[in-house]
Amino acid sequence: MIRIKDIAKLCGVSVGTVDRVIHKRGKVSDEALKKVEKVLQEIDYTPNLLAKTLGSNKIFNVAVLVPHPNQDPYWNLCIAGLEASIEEWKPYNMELKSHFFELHNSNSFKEVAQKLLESEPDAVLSAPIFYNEALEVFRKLEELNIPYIHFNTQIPSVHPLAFIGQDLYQSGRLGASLLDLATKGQKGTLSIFHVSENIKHSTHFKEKERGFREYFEAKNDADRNISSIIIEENDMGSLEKNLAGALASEGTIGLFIPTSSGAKITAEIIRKNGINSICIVGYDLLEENVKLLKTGEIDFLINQNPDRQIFRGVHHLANHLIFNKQIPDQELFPLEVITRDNVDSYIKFSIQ
Amino acid sequence: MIRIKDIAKLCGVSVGTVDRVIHKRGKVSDEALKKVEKVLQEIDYTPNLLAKTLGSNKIFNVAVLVPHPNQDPYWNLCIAGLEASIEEWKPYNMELKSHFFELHNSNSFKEVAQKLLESEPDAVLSAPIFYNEALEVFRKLEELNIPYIHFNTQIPSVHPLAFIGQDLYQSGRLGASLLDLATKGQKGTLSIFHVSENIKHSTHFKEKERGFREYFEAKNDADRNISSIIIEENDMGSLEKNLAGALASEGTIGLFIPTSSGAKITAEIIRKNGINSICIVGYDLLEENVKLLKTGEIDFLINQNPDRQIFRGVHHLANHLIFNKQIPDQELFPLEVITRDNVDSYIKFSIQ
DNA sequence: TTGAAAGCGCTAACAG
DNA sequence: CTGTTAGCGCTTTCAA
Repeated sequence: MIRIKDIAKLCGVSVGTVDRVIHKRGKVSDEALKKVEKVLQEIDYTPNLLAKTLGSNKIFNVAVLVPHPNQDPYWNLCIAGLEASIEEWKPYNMELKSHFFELHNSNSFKEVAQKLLESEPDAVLSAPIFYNEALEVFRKLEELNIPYIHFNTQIPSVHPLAFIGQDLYQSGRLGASLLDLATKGQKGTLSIFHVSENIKHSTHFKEKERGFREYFEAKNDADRNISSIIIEENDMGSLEKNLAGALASEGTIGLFIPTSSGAKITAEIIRKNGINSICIVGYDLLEENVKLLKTGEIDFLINQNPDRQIFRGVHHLANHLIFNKQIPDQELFPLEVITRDNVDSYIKFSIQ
Repeated sequence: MIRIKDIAKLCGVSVGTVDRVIHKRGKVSDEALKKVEKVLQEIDYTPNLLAKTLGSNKIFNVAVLVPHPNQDPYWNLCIAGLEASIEEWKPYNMELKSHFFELHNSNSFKEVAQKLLESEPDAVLSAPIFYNEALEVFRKLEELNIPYIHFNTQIPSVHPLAFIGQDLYQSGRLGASLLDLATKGQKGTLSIFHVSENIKHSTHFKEKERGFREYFEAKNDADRNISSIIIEENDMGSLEKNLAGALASEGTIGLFIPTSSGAKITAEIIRKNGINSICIVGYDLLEENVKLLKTGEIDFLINQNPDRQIFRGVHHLANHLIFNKQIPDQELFPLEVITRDNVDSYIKFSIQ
């Protein structure tokens, strides 16, 4: 292993000078610069990362900007990833500070983001679920030269270091294929079900729907009718009435539900209204979803791994900040198919 | 962050003494020992791992004992995990040395294991696929106080630090459930198919078969007949003839094939003999399997993640050797269901 | 612009 | 048995 000291000796300069060249801190004569650069090109120097972080006593502050975990079970799953990350990077003098905003409140997002900016973090990890408000924030970060990574939701016109998440289009296709399989031989309607509150935000659900529809368009199956059920109401009472009505009138045999918390609501309505045998493909290992998967009320879940999305996001930021490593501009997670027969193996398996 | 120096000051002793207590190196008076232990209990000291590895210039040698990757595509997949591990731990002065034995040759295993012992490694990661020969080797390691971790195959009567792999029984159940789903509405025989060469070794296949059978026993489905097809021949010609015969005579509609390379062989025989529509559930993301999954000749694969098994094994050994961390005594991987619609998301996804 | 030197927290050798 | 000290490789400060 070659050290800075060795390079210095080779060049006939001091370690200080070599360090200045390596980190482009300037204050080096042309002559010295050339000598050092030449040697650096010839040899294969990899700095000792342990010594590097030990030597520079800098503490890195990473801010995490996500919806409040107490308001939604999906975002609650993230917390495990956050905690694992905190442990993981403590030894490297990297500290994580959470900034939680209210899921359905864009003002809260703006306020919390403002606080985040004031804390002057070295990097940011965020799920940018409000498009317009997010634009401002991330443009500001770009101005300030603060690197950031997005996860869960991808938005255009900004330039995160990386995006972490699923290929949503393909996720929709997968959902379609599972529903197709689970309802094989049956005739009727397969629907994608949105609660309107959800669609208003996001490409998230649109992409999944596109995948879902294209899967069946390519199949061109005479027995299957594909539709969307969009229910606008917000109160549970009318939602129940409308959904039950829609399911009955359409002759629904299968539902694809892109929101993680939607499957549970739907399964309950189906049960309460005595509607029989509708296959459900839902999302994510929420406690309630797992229960319903085991009782057979949900047939499949697609796991988006929210905890690991955070974990990997922090991982990449650390590689960037601490180790100056090149990081990929996106990491698309595997599309995990969860059934009652493999769900336990996923739950037992803690984050890496 | 509290340092050894701080503890020393609190106790009125030197850092040397504290270090001796922490590492139980002895040569400490009862009095000093008590003082230090008391303080250690009261405060929450976590050593700085960077300083620790930097300070102790020790190089850890980890030996990896696995089948030769060139002889089998499954074991070839492991290599990616090995290489990722080498990179991962280089900065921590941990070096990996591979010891490859021939997959079907227990003498080779013994010879290579002997070489491994002579290299006096600090720890060993191994897939103990020959039971009797393995016993000797790992007992020897225990005598020498060299820690080891097993992956892929679990064997009794030895005491590895940990086992990494799948819950094979549950894996078999999952395979059964997928076959059940894919052949829904059809009448006929569902079989588990072994090439005899495989069963002779291992609990591996027996456990999967047990899971497979118990799934259907619980279901008690009049339309489905469950059987095992075991073919003894080793040459491809007779294997083909016998398998084609068995499939025809049994009225087979689905096959569960626990060996990763078995699915390809079977799919080819089915294609060449013009046998129609048999569902296949196979194992692992071998290149050939992925191709057949995409053409629809294989319906499902269960991914055992051989690369990640190695990666995690090394990870745990590092935690043990370098960081003195407590490691779990087993890590059972998620049972990943792969279809043509999510296979790409798994392939693109490189090891963590 | 440069080199020397003092840390970072821990280990391990050495002298007492 | 104990304390002191010289590293590990890098960063950063300070004087020259």
